[in-house]
Amino acid sequence: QWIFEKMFEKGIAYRGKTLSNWCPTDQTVLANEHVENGLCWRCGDTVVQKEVEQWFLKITDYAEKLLWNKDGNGVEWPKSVMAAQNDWIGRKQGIEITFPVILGNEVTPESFKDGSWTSQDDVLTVTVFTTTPINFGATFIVVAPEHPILKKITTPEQKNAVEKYIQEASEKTEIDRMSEGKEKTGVFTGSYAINHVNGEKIPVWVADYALIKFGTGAVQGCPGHDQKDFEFAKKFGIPTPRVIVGPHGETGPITEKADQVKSYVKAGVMMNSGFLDGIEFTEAMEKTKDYFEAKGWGKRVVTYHLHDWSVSRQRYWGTPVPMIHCDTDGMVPVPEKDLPVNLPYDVDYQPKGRAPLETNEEWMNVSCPKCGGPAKRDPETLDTFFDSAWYYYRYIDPQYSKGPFDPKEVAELMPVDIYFGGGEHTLGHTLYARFFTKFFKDLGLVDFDEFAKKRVQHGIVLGPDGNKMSKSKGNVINPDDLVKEFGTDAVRVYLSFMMPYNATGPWAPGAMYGMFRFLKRVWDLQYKLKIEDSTMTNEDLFHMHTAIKKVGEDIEDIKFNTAVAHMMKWLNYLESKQTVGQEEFMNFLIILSPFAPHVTEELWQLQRLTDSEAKDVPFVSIHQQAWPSYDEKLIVSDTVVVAVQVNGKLRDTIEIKNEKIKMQNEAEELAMKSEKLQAHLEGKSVKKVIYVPGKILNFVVS
RNA sequence: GGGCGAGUGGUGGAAUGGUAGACACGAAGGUCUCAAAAACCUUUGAUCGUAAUUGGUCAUGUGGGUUCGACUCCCUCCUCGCCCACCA
Repeated sequence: QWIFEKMFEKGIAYRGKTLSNWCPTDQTVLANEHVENGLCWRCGDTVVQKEVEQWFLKITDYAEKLLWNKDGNGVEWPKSVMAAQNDWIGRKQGIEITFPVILGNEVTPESFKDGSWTSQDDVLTVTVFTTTPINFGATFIVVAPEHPILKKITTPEQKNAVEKYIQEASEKTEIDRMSEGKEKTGVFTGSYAINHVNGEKIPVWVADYALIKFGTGAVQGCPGHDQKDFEFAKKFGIPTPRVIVGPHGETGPITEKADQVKSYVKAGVMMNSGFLDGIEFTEAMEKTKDYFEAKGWGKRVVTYHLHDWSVSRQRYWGTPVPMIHCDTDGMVPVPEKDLPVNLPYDVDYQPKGRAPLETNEEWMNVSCPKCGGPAKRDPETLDTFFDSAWYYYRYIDPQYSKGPFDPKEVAELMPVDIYFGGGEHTLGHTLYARFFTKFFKDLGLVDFDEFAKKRVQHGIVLGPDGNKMSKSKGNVINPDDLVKEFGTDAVRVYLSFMMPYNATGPWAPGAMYGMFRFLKRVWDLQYKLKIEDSTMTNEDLFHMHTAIKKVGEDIEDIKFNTAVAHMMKWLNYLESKQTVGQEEFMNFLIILSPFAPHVTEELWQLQRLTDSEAKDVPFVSIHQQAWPSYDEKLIVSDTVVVAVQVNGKLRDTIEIKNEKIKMQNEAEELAMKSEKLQAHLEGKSVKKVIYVPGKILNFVVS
């Protein structure tokens, strides 16, 4: 609530009225992110568009700061997340072009033709946004059904048809629009715009493929070079001229489909385009923008696909919006000393199209903090994503009472080192969380830009049939059943071992028993334990230190599957021995403990009881032990095996002493003794010998 | 339509320019047992046959390229998965 009030103070939180996603069952507004395929994410009802007044967060003010740059803003986040977020923010550089509109089919005023028209003139106008102003190819304009200009430009003859179309569009649900596919619909308004570049009259249509939420809610149709515009023009008999010569000289008439602009970006050249003829496409677009700006008919702009975050909910369960509405003073924040505003219990929870908190009169009626007169609380609650956008700051010191979080502690511990989670949070939660952090930075509360240094996304375990687990498909594996049969540790080891952390794949049921067997073998290791036997051979040391190193590194790299594999390898070695020393035993348990916490703890205590010296030492859990260290020197053996190749194909291996590892002639001398190598060199001449110390020796022959 | 990712034995996977298949699962054969289970041992990419204690050849979706050397890097195409989408 304190954060919300700061946002209100800075103009980031504001009350607005727009067309919003509305769930008829839950009787609440939904964010775009919470409409899944046109359905409410909670109840599955079909979402409709409804104009509602509500609270917004001006996340669009942070659009630029939320963009990821090429070096990932100095943090380590998955490329897929950065790409998806940038795409969602949708920064586009383009131009807004204002067209004069003449009502009906009047004769085109001369002033439009000779270019003396200026936007200051008292004429009707419609403004479109485009990234690629192919204006010599523009043959119509489409405005969204919700566009206010329609009231002004629709001619009396077309009034009924247009109004009917608008009405139908407003009743369409997201689902309707999608199930209708891409079939274009629309109605002529009866009016024309003047295409500045050639003085031609082009019809203005209303069509729902223009979306009020994007750009200016109006589009210029360039059907020769845009697929959607082409489909529309074709259906309604509008000309589809081509104005770009393709990279391979294509100039023929368009019959089947538009020539997509993107294929021309590199090589296309303008034609039938007046002053642009012969100019390369990209340059022509810039020249067109210059032209419109110079004439005062257009303005270069940057637009974003991102929209402000609709943040208030007409639900009971949530953080109350800490505002008071006063007839005299308007919206007044609840004074800081009265925070937090607690959620009242005595309310009617049932959705009735208004916020449930409103039903508690006693709670609702307060006096205005400014004038003391009668006022009402804001009855809405905040989207839960508001809370999850900053919880990790609070977790650092949940007892802190002087503000939402302790800036000192936060300075010490934040940003988060690794933030684990699912890909479903890419466009919601993690974007919001980044937004909050950037807001905190502007408030001077933190001095970093990104809340998490590293983001790691887990994969998804699919059902055995390869589909996402779902009750309706009956392919759900219940972990509880597996735990009952094999124990939690075996299930944990299985999940770690069977696939990379971030991989998605089906549950492979067969392998589960193997994990149980692995832990059973670990358990049996206790019978080989000899506390008093402290001597370790070089081989013992090699295996132990290798495992400690590899397992530690793999855990750091979130490669749990290979970490487990290394432990299995070490176990195989330990089993092959007559006895296992205490140091080996303890270290094995410690590095296994994150994966199998229960079995290892049990064995840890067992070895304590066996060790007469340790018996009297107070209980210390295995999970409180330091991670063992390793000695790099013990991992290197006295000799290394070098592969001997002929033309890159393995023919033999040689063993070379460590201290001679860098001496190519030593290696060559050794290799020449190989009969197998000689057999492959026979009758050929050696052109070159490539030696990679300690790895390969390659004879290039011909 | 756009973005991101993946394609390696019967299966899950390992190897990110240097000995492809680590580590497991499964399978086959064996030991033990009256028998089975469990456990343990051996074998396990394909293929050739001159049967090798260390044989040859072919193999990482397809076709090309770079390199002494490519699962790995570059280009073509194919298939699958996930996310976004009448985004002007």
